[in-house]
Amino acid sequence: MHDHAAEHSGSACGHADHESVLDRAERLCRERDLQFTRLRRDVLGAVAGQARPMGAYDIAERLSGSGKRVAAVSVYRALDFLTEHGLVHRIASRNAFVSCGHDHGERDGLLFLICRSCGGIDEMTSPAIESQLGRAVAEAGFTPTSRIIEVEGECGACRERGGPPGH
Amino acid sequence: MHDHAAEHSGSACGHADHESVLDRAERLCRERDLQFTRLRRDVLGAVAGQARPMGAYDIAERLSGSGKRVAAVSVYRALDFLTEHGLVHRIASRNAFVSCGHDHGERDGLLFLICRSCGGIDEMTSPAIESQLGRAVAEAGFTPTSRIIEVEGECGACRERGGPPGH
DNA sequence: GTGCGGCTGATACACTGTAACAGTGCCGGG
DNA sequence: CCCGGCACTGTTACAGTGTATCAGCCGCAC
Repeated sequence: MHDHAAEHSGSACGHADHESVLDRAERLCRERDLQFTRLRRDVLGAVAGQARPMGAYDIAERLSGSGKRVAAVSVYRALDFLTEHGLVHRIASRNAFVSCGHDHGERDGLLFLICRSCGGIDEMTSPAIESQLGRAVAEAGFTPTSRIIEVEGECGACRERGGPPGH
Repeated sequence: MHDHAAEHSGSACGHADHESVLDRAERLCRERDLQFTRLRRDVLGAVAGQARPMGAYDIAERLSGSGKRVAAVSVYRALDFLTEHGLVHRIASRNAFVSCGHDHGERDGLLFLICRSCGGIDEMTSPAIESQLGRAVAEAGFTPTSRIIEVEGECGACRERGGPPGH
């Protein structure tokens, strides 16, 4: 472990539990005077219930069980709200979404590790990378407003297991 | 300028010229014994002719002038070939493609600066970021195979100009 | 020539995302 | 109470992105 240690949430293997994510979201919305509606809660719940990123249509399908039908467009609107407030993150390389494992409600400075074997996502932050990135970008005369960093590979659990999971 | 200085190609304002990109591509394909076919050359030419990222359907439309029609699926196959050999890069956050401004033919270790005002793309590499990223990821027990870094913001030219370009 | 492999053309389809409009429920002002 | 505004949701339609599949073409080895 180094002093500049990066922090990571380890959601790739045993995702952050459902309840705490919803509770945190509800609290955050109360604090900011936002409407945490039924649909938004359901969408967040669906995303939080999966360790791997979910597509908007996957979410719509999952919420559409038992007579009630949820259109993809509604899911998109809920996802817009949730991403805007940092409750879920969009994985650009997959066109999919994951629930945020942090308590911050921030939208930036994050880094995603995507496992090719199990499909899981690990979310982390690294101040060291942030500062290097900020410096390199500034040298190019560029003023950043947002950034994405997504790394694909194999997570520790899958490598130890020596291949794709039985799972 | 620092000793670990990042290198960037500056394609955001006045893109790398058409000819040199095609010439380099042709040479690279000869060296590697790859087929640089008409379609692939045309697609690369279309992408290289633009400083901003192009969608596959934009490319198809541009190539479809004057009686001849190029289907999007053909463009996708050409783009697969070109990205596979590092001649063009995919911008995940835009679902679009840019021609590679470097001579390398590498596919990794790159960083893209996307200007919100002019839509231009600047491509750069930074060993410092690479090493920090490698270290942080390794600490998380993750074995990377590929990565994307995309930064959105305002390029130097647009900031000096003080807003969106008259273009 | 014949067969084989790589490239292209064409159609169809699945997935991702947005635009536009209508309906509903809440809430404050008259 | 009624009315209008506002935010949210439902619905339809459509644009954009990407893949699967089959068929034809062309060069090349046998």
